[in-house]
Amino acid sequence: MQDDLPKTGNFLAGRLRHAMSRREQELLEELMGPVREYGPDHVLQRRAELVSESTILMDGFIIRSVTEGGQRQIVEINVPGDFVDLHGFALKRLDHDLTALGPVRVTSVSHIDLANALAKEPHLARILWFATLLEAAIHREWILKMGQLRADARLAHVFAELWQRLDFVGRSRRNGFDTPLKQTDLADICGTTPVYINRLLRDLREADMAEFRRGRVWVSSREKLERHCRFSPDYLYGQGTLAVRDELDPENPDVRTAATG
Amino acid sequence: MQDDLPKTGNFLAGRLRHAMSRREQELLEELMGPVREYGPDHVLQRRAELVSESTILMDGFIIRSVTEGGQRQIVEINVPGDFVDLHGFALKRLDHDLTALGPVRVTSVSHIDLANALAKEPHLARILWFATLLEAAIHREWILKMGQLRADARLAHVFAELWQRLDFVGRSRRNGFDTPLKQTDLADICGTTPVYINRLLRDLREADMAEFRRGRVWVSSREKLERHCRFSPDYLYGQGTLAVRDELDPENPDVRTAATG
DNA sequence: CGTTGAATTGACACCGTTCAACGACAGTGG
DNA sequence: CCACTGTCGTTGAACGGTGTCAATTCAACG
Repeated sequence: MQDDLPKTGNFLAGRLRHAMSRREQELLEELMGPVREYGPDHVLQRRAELVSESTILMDGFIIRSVTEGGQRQIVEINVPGDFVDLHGFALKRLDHDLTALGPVRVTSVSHIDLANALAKEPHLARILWFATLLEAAIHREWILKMGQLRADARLAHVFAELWQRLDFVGRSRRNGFDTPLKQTDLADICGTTPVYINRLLRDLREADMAEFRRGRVWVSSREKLERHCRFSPDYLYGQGTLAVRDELDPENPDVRTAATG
Repeated sequence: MQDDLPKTGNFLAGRLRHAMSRREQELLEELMGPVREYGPDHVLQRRAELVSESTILMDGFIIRSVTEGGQRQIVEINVPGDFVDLHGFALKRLDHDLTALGPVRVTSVSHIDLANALAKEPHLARILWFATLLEAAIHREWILKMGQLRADARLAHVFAELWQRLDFVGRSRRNGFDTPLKQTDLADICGTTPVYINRLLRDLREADMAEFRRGRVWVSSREKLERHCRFSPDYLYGQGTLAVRDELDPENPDVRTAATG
């Protein structure tokens, strides 16, 4: 993260951040309001409520969940640097709840301010659009993993993805990462039960892949873990096969002028 | 569909179409290239290929799928009126394949033309952004259904959602809808096997909910079907609770001026 | 030290997979 | 007209992954 951009320095880090000009980065930073802190389980946004501002997560984890008939399904996890409800800017009402997992630090921009800024900055608007499409790509990967993998591999996939995303924003450790996730949360992510998650965690431990305990994940063999769940980070649009280098990239001014909108 | 807009008349029909001004509707129509037709199983776009144009589906069904290790997972179904690869406009490369299910009619716009148009039409850009967010909302619902519902309800959910979406664009029937989906496709959507799908279809038939045969779905009791899979169309952002009526709506010019970006 | 939420373990039932075989049907070529 | 072929749909039986229920242990905290 850039130290002089404490609120937005992690936004798109490792992905398309290089496509933002320095001026755009500063503009976004200036748009954000004061930093707020919330404790665990704080609900930042409830389903169907009118959304009037969008929030960037600076520290901590936020989950996006839907609860129906007592059953909770977590449909997305947000890590530092994520614009957690940017889609509220266009959708106005969300179809899910946003909840802090552990303690979080966030900062917001009102939709009025954002709209005024984007009216003058079509390229920045494209960047934000891109950011919401990244989320959709992660959604598709989750559908894929829910449909194809068995519970043990789904669980491994959660760890592999989170680790990679925390890598992007410099919040990982050498052999894993910290997270406030509980076994119950893992169950609601993987679409299984806490009891079974517990057994799967034991399996992962005994297979020397990953160890989960008290808010920390240690990975014994990243390669083994990622192979087990067929994890390939392409869909995160980092520096791999699918990386975006073309018209959104300011280093390619010709195309950019033609294609910025 | 508006008869004078044969290519784009169904785009966002039933959802936010009313937020497009007549001029914007005509502009979009003019942007689209010639109509093309493809037969069943035609691959419109392959994973990781560079995308240089975006396509609107006029007739037929297109699936978005990922194939890994011989297993295919369908992560999205597109129906007439859908902008099938609008996200390619910003992502440049897709992380999945696009395949025609039955015969399809499509029309495309090059990213250059689209970018030039959107540079002058920020409100239209917001509309297109919104359209991609609708897709993401559908993705989240799929994650929800994969995580929470058992296979029989997942299958019912596919029917309920498709019927509703075909309703939006006037392609449904009184008691169901036509679709080129095969049992194998249903399996790859629901994350189960063709054999089991076959048994589930029998169950749905015997429970007087829906009958699937030779490319047509008859629904005996829509209410029973939707209750069985807890289907609630909110997430499709039609006229329900989550409907968008605020700043994107041109009938509300005050807010719109402030918020159009 | 009692309380509470979370993690762990065991037994058992069931949802869904797998393998194998068969039936229905359309297209093709003789 | 029929035989052949391939695709899709249908059915049965055995197996195993996962859910459910219940009880127990553990960690954190006042």
